[in-house]
Amino acid sequence: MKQHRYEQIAKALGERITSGALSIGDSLPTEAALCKKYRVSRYTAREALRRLREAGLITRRPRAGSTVTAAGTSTAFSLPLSSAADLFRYATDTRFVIQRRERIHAAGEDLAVLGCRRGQAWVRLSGVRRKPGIAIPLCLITVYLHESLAGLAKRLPRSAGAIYPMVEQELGVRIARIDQRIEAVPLGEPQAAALGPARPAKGTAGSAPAIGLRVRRYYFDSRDRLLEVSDSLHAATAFAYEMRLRRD
Amino acid sequence: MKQHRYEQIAKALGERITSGALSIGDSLPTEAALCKKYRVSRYTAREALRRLREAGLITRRPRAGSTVTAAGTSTAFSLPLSSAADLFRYATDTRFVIQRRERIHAAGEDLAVLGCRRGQAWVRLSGVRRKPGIAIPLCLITVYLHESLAGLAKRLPRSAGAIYPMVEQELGVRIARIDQRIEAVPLGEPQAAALGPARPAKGTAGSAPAIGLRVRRYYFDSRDRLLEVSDSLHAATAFAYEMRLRRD
DNA sequence: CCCTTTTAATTGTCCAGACAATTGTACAAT
DNA sequence: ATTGTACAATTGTCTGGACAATTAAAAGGG
Repeated sequence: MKQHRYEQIAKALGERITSGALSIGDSLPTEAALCKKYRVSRYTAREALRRLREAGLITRRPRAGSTVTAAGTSTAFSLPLSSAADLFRYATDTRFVIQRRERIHAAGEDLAVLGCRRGQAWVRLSGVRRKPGIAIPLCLITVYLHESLAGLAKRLPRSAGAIYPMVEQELGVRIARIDQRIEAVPLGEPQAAALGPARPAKGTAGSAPAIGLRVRRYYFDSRDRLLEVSDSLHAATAFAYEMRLRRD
Repeated sequence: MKQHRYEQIAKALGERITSGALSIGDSLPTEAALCKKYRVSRYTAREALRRLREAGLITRRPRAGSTVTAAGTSTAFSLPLSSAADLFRYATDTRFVIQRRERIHAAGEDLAVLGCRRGQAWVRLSGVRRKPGIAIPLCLITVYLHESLAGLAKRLPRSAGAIYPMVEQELGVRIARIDQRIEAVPLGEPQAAALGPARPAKGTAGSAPAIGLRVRRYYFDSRDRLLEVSDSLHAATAFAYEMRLRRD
């Protein structure tokens, strides 16, 4: 496993941040200093800093240099959202591993999530979302597809990226609106086990209340027909939901 | 407004995608082709493609080139005004009851929230947000104002509505961007007591883990200067965050 | 003391070139 | 028809240089 030069540098700097040697507000070495220290070209030093910025650890400004903005230890993953494009990109560099695939008729808990008429036919896909190379899944996820998408559901590979563009293509419609609902919920034992790495041991129930962040998304077409619902459950210790609102 | 070379190229390619001239699965010109066509170095061509990838429009693989992965859905969903207006409306029919008002220099926990340089001067207001006629506060809230707003902070009444319009008026600037971060956190004893109505009694510690939803908002002006930060803590049992993404 | 101007340090953009790593394609062999 | 192999197209990584744009900090003026 060859590690690239810029990865080594990014890793070294990242560890100085996560270990606390550099804390929030501190400055990192300038590009010129990194070039000299590691004997690399400016391209390589910039690439290392670029990765750190994309990881949300630092910000960079001309003349001010690179500044630590997050300790990195708190939440391992965050979902920066400023548009549906981000939603899509998040989905494309993670993979939806489908573990179950069923036809259902809305009832019980499913009905509560869907909010449709009782008995309406849907396809339910459940599984986890993974980031390649990382053992712990990012979240547990259940996707409901409208019965008119049963054909698509069958053809879906065991491991898929974003769903809603496929829905658009399948039906030839446009997703015109996405409603989101975010809430904090307690995690059950099996859920916590699936999402958490090592729980602090000592199975004395309730010692460390496992907390989750549940995100539900409802996808509507231009005539307000509900086509898809996704329900994902993240470990609160490893996930924060970020979004950006712009005003032009 | 000078537009950089790679921005021009990215824009040209992006328009071919959003206009439908290129659809999902189609290939973009290779880097070499772009270099030749636009008379630029490979650095510039790569930078253009990199932006498109970061925008979620394309994926790139060695030998396979650049492939369109998202159709016109690029800049589509965003909620520039509707949400800012909703944010405003939410704040105006509730009231921010200020309980403490201090000048601080960024350090410790404040620094972690602000993510600015250590020692920078801010004004911190803390209190609760209430809905008139309801006994239990909606949330605990801390607001940080940039030192240039110290005058405003002094004049604020004990009970105020939305803060950011006042910030805009005070400095004569426009809030151009609001970053939000939502996470689930465990509630401490005093916080749970302040937010919760009747806890299920029986103080047997840990029996009912109190869960909160923390929402942080960062308000930036058009030059990306951070002017205001709000940090609010809601009881999970009584609060869910809902939003709607539209596409015109 | 506060405000404006200048200066210089730092990142941002861009060029021209080199080699490495990956992988789709075509062709050969079974 | 399937499998394996060689080829070559394409992106990924990296060097060393140059100038532009931005802006924090210093210097100066009221």
